[in-house]
Amino acid sequence: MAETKELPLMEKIVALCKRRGFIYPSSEIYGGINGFWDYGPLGAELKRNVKELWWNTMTRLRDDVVGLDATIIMHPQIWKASGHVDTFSDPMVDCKTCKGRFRADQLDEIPCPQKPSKTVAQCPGEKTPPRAFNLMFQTWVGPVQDESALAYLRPETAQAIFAQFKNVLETSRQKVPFGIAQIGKAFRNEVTPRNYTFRSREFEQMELEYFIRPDEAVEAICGRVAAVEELLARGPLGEPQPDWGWQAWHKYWVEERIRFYESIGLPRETLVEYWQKPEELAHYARATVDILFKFPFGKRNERGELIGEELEGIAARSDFDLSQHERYSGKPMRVFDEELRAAWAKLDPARQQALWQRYFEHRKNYLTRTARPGETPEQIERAAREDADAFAKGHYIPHVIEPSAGVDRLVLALICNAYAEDQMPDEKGNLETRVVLRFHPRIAPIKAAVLPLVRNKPELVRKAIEIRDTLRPHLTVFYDDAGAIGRRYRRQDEAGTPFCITVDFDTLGEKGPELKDTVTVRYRDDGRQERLRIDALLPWLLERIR
RNA sequence: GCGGGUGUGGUUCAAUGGUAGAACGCGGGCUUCCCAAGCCUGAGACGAGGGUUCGAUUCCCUUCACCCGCUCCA
Repeated sequence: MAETKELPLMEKIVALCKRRGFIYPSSEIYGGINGFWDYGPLGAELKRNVKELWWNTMTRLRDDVVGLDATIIMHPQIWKASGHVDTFSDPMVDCKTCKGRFRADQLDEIPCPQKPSKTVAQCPGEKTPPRAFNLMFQTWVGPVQDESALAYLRPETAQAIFAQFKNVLETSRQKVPFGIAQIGKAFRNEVTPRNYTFRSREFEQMELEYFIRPDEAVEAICGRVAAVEELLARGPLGEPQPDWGWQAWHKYWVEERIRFYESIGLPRETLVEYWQKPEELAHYARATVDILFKFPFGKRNERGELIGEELEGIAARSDFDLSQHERYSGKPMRVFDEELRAAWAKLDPARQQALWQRYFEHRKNYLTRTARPGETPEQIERAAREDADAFAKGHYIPHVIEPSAGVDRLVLALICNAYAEDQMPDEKGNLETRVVLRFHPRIAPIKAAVLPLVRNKPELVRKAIEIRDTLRPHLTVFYDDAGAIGRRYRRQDEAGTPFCITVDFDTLGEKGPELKDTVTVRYRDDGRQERLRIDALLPWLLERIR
């Protein structure tokens, strides 16, 4: 229709989410609160489905991953060890003249945006005093609000996994390589929450920490570390192998995670596998792959194509995190690897010496980078030598691969991907624009709607309610008898319900006994209809929503 | 945090210094009704606070939220 102005795609999606009960602004009756969003009835179902599929895929369907559900508030030392206290709280200075903001410790290095020949410190523009920008939410544990009670809401779920690593290892009967998975809330006081729910201040993460042997241990045990280039040249990696080093494991998890996204309905062409450049890597990372989704609001390249925004980061973090916690807590994070000890004994001395040396260099490098004030090179050297000696006896701190995904941005990606407008004929056969969410049935908030053709016919209503009650224990069904049948179909189209089950007069046997106790199943995507026996419905549906 | 823009039923919009309209949606009713039909009927809004004014949804200020651009993004 020419008279209705066409809204930008993202605005249409936001309006639909509000209209249908996927996403609302938090605290909306008080004007909302920046960076916080609530999930309505359909959004809550969608999000639960996503989390459940992740949990099943990552833990229950695997032998080598177990779950954890840790607290949001933890000992503040955890955030010192992880580096968040330092890196999350840079004092910043604003220039009132040029409106720029600069890290207070870099004023002597950064060129002034208006006069690049001078540094910010030399520029005469009026500056604010340095102000702390701590991206971690703070609170106090206990009633006394003083420094000693200060605590943080976790800015990521990962650290809880590291902090509980030893407990899980001892109680789960797992051996390296194995993983610990967790889903939970995290909080970041983002400077600028943007793009709907994409960057929120309260959000949910799905994180796996997958612990692997150091490459030196793999080499000692298997004689070599599989060359990733050769593996990849042969195609997908397939099942994990004992001779995989960190690079093969890293690539394995990238492949697994992309497969997961495809399995819940994100086509491969909407995803981008982005390998971070060396200068982009965080301090702890050896390599990081971001899996990007081409959100409608995303940035575009010079050809105008969407380049994607991050859904998940898969980082190879070496043994940095566990080492940090070992140093800060004083509790050993080493594991004992019987295979390593046995294999080590059979190595010839030259090989032993070479592996010892490499492990020693790796540890020395880490200890040097994270040295505390006052630590001497001799002390570091001694500590690294102890680590290497322990390694030769089968002890090491596991390395880790971390696939870390944001639930909320994934839900948003699924909605954006599912949103479609197409043409459906109305009762007169004229084509009309229809809005439909083409969710994969696995994640659809409502799997099936049960609809009596008319509601003023008690037999139809009774039959429909019966069907609803039969299906309800097994899948989310929605019963609706209000208004014309076509209207109810369209409602379900906007909710993304893949199947509508219509109870009509044929169901009652009015057109003959052969149709008695059959219903119409209508497909969301093309409006196609099929007749099915009522007693065949449940298995038919279950097969299609798995 | 800076600059610009926008705030009117659930959604998308309109008008107005003096009783706020529409479309769609939503509730109820009628219709043996398979793709947003029709008829009847009902509920529902000026983001919040302050100021100017006899009177403010409208003008002014503050604030909050959203959008765009910067900035930030472990």
